[in-house]
Amino acid sequence: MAKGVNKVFLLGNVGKDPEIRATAGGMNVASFSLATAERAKGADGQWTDKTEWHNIVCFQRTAEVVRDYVKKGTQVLIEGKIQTRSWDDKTSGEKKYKTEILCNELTLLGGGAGRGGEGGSSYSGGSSYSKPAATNYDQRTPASQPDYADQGITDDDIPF
Amino acid sequence: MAKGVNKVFLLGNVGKDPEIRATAGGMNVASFSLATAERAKGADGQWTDKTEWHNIVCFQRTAEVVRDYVKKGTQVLIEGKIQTRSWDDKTSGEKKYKTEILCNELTLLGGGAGRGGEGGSSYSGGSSYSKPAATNYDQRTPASQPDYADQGITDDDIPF
Amino acid sequence: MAKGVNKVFLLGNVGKDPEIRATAGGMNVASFSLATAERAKGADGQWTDKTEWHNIVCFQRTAEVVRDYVKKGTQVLIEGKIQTRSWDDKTSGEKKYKTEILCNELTLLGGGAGRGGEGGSSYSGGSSYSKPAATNYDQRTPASQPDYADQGITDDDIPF
Amino acid sequence: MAKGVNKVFLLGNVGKDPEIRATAGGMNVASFSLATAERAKGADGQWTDKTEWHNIVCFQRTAEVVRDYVKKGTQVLIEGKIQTRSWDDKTSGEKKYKTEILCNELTLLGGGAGRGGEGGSSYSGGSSYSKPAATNYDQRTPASQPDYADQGITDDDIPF
DNA sequence: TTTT
DNA sequence: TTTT
Repeated sequence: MAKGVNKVFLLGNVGKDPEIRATAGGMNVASFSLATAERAKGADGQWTDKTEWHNIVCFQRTAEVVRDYVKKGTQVLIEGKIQTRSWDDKTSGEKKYKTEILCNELTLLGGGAGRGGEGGSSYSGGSSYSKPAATNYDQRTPASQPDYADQGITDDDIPF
Repeated sequence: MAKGVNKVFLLGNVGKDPEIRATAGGMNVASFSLATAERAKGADGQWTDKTEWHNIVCFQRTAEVVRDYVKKGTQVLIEGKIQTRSWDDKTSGEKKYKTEILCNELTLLGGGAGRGGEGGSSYSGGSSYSKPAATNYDQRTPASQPDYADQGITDDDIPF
Repeated sequence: MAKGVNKVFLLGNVGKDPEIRATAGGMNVASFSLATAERAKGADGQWTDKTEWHNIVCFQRTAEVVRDYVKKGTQVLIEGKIQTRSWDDKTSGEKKYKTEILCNELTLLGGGAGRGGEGGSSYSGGSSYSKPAATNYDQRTPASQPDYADQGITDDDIPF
Repeated sequence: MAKGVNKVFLLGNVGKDPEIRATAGGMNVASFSLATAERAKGADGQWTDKTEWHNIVCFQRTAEVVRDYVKKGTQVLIEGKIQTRSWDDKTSGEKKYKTEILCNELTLLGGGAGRGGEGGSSYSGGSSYSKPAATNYDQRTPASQPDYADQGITDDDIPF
């Protein structure tokens, strides 16, 4: 049977503190937006930074790592796959689409405002930060994960 | 200045014959949908194929390769980056989003219904196909590419 | 402690029929060389094909897929990681190195001389080849895999 | 003619201060070793860190970035390709191999002992480091780069 | 909408 | 909404 490849690597900074939820089945889910910046030469020949925003979704153990270590500003490296969900908007009746990156592996990189349990969104530095390790959390996407409907999850339960 | 990584690898089959257009500035643009299939175990424990569809956009020389060699069914390997465009829908006034893969490199893989200039969507095989080469087209995304407005392109000109 | 990323993607053709062995612990191991070709412009300005050869090692279920479906000429897509082993050459006493790609995922692509049970190393084509599927075998590298010595494997048992 | 894919992503820390050289043709070349660590479960069931070392080679502008910003301990993300060179050892007459990663893109990540012009190999921290940016240097491998012999480079000139 |  |  034909199989393909659907693989994404993103390195960027988290835009807001992540949202943590649990599915009806008790699986942890974390979601956050990630900014990847690139230098791009505009039509006027000037170099500017262009930021692309991505919707990241993490599951299970990776979701717990996100809950415990990832904050607004944290720099992370994401490996995952692309998934686009579609639904009919209840108000307008229009078809809507949302593209998300389902994260398989998350590597924490030192830096940014976030990182660790300082209890706030700003990082004050210090010697405890002198050797910022990269820590890599590997989590295969759960096989049944895209099939939220089958798990009896209501709209409000859908974690992203 | 902060820079990030935004990289995608997709291997799959083209869903329909590509659309080829040119920008007001004369740059060739090709767009097509790509299906990446994966085996996924459903909530019922059964293995099924789950297909994800991606909107691919190619520029310049890669767009010409697409025009000449890619058809419905062609199997390709894509390297690119994710970009989400947003706009306000003129009818409903709602914010809409479209996520696309801007292709940097395209590798043709032998197989599928498409491939080559037979003038149709079905491939009849033959000796000329006995050693289906992978051919790799490398095309850096043009720096000014996301900035369609600056090029005086009207809505109808926007090729994707 | 710090963790990193060590990830490789290779698309190419298999150079010779793979070697299949088993470790003392009964784990299947397959090894083969893979050629990745690229068009390179030489110092004389001429375009030539430059071929790079890689040593691929597959384990467990992926090794069985290699045994059953991969031959000289088969086109495959490999995802894996780089590992360099070193040893002291018994004859010369010199330090030697061998770099290998430990394969996590192998995707069979239609094409090349190999593919499937024709019982020989040359592929004769025909209608049986009209729809070459890509099939993707996912195999996480076994955690204990690099530690051959611990498994009581002698030199001659080492499968690569 | 067939073309392939040969792509590597490495995230790790630089083992020693890089070596900087220039080819006979005046091209800057930087080389350094990079450690990628991974948590691996040993045969005894214990989790230990396993470090893999890679030989990285950078060219032109990327080599200059390495010269100016990369030191022992710097954490970097590398995108490149694998190349194995072979030669006959003059003393022993044996065939020798060296596998290197030719770097196309280098992203500096905040952290580690290195980073920036503090004039030493140890990092003393401080407020100037409070927001370690990731900076990404893109450098296509020069087309003529593998062909050292054609450039009249002697053995001692070979920069890696 | 692809592919097997 | 991030980061520099």
